[in-house]
Amino acid sequence: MGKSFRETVYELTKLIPPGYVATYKQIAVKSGKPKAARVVGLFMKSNPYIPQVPCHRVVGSDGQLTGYSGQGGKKKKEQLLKKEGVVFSGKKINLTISQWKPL
DNA sequence: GGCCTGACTTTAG
DNA sequence: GCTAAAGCCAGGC
Repeated sequence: MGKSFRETVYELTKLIPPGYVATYKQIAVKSGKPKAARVVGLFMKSNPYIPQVPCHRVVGSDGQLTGYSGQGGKKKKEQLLKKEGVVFSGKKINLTISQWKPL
């Protein structure tokens, strides 16, 4: 395969539509490495494709914002997602409604 | 090639 | 609900 794991992760992340989110685990599984959720996080922080890759639409397995290296940090990330239409249940995202389901 | 780090997840206490 | 520990894997030095 020509594509590295890294490229695959970014490709998947780019597919997340506004108003929806995906978990690190989800991206990891979809990219072929179910155990590489951590690496996915590392790629997000080292995201060289901003703003093409919406790394803010990737959250923890429970819909919780685990981190954000962008401007404003997690706080801003939350507001940004809300603005896009993502439904929050307190401090976490309501995955039942807003989790992205790739076809 | 080896060691350390980390935007994760899960299980156990 | 929280902290601790282990499993996993790519990137950087």
